[in-house]
Amino acid sequence: MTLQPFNIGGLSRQTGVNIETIRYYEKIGMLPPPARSQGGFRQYEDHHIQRLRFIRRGRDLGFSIDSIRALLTLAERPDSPCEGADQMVLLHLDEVERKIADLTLLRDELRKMKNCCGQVVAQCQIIGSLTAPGSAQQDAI
Amino acid sequence: MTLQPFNIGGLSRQTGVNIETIRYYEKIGMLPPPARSQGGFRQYEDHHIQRLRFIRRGRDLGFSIDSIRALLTLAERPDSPCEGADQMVLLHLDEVERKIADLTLLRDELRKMKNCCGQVVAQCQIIGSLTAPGSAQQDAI
DNA sequence: GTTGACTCTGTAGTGGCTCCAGGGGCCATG
DNA sequence: CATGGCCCCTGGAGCCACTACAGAGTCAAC
Ligand SMILES: [Zn+2]
Ligand SMILES: [Zn+2]
Ligand SMILES: [Zn+2]
Ligand SMILES: [Zn+2]
Repeated sequence: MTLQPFNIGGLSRQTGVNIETIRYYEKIGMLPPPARSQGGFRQYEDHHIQRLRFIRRGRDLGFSIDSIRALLTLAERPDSPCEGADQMVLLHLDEVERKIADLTLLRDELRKMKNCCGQVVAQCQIIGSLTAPGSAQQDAI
Repeated sequence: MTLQPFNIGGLSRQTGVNIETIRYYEKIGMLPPPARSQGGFRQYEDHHIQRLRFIRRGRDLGFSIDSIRALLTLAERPDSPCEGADQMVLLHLDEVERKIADLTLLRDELRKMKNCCGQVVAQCQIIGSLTAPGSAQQDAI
């Protein structure tokens, strides 16, 4: 536990979050504005580390800033029910699973395309499958 | 083959590409500027359809605009070798495979998290795992 | 000649940062 | 006291690939 407040560089080092990103989080209201030194430097304390790590962890799990905002609000009310958080995880899991499915289809298409070895463009499978209809992915409208 | 030129709406309908997107592609030099009617309406011809479909297929396969630009340049020179295209497909395939791997890890994390059913925030596994990564212990934020 | 669908330009917004210019603060050394 | 070097400040622009307006003009049918 640090007793002395520290500058933005210290917070950056302790969390691995870019300085510019920290200022950005403050600007959009994700991090509470810290006290300032006489010269105008931001002075952070330990609770800022906790909050920033929470945000970071959420981002690493792919949650949007808005979702993390909601999770933070929830986390600040320990006595409230946590259905909201459950919902958000389930929704996000769905989203991730859909994204994996989409990318897997894409990967298969690309694997089919990659069997062109050193021809001329006129006979190239890759250029051909982009030019001719039906070879690439189906219309997803 | 259409003999008469058509407006941007027609091009949009024939390709499934948003009108605003078509204008955007022209602005960034992906689509050649078409002729104009007396009133200033864009007048497209069949080769615009071909080119726009090429772009669309490339985007559906996840290629960046710049990659597609390069592929288009290549496609316009039927006699040149196609190694460049091969390279791009391989690179992109790598990228997609890495993305799938990342998302799969994410998915597994989220699946581990989702087993919290109707507790209070103070005991919530989800909030806990965001607060203290690696363990289910909770701390004030 | 009036309606109504279509199109035009230009600008701004999205998410989540990241980078930069041009200045000020802070501490140690000479 | 001055200087150097590092840290920090603000405000704004840039990234990607679109998307969404506002406000004006065009065109064909009736
Ligand atoms: Zn999500
Ligand atoms: Zn080839
Ligand atoms: Zn790629
Ligand atoms: Zn819970």
